[in-house]
Amino acid sequence: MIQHIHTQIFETANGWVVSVWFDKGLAALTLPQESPGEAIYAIERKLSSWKDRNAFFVPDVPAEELDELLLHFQKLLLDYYNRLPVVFNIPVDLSWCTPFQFHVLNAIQAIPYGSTLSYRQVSIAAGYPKAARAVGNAAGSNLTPVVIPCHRVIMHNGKLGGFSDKIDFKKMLLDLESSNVRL
DNA sequence: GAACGAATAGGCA
DNA sequence: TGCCTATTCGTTC
Repeated sequence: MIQHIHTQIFETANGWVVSVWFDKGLAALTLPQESPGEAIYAIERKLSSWKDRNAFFVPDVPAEELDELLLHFQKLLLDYYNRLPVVFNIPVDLSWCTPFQFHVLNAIQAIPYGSTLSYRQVSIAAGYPKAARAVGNAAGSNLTPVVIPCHRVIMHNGKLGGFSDKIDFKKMLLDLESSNVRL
């Protein structure tokens, strides 16, 4: 049962993003969109797949009512898109996912900024050594891209693999992270 | 119970 | 490299 819903919409260096928060933490996040309207459309698409939670709406919350956590997150995300090596130490609501998805997403969240893992390596880290393909499915169900860095999971041969929202986003995020990492 | 992927490994040209 | 096939596995319908 959802008791509180908060939403944020703001502009980053790469475009407009919307985040949705439930009591347990960040529930969904969009990738940067060209306009506020497109960002809202993107978040609605994500939330429409939230089948366990049918009746809910997305209210607008004035900026002054956002609590510290939301402001903290906004700063982190702005820094991230300004190419700073950000660690998203915020609570994420994963109550929607299956045990397998939970383990996989946790393994992915542990991947450091600027580095990558293969789907197979993630499957091993999550405790399911042969489930590389299923890892792809779980990654695709992730509602909080960037915070749970599913873009850091690529194919074992170095190719990018797939991505829910256009593969261009995956490439863009990896480029963004690699651009400030010293070798 | 069958079909579907954001996969992988091995084989062959 | 590139393409093909068999194998694998959680999720969804």
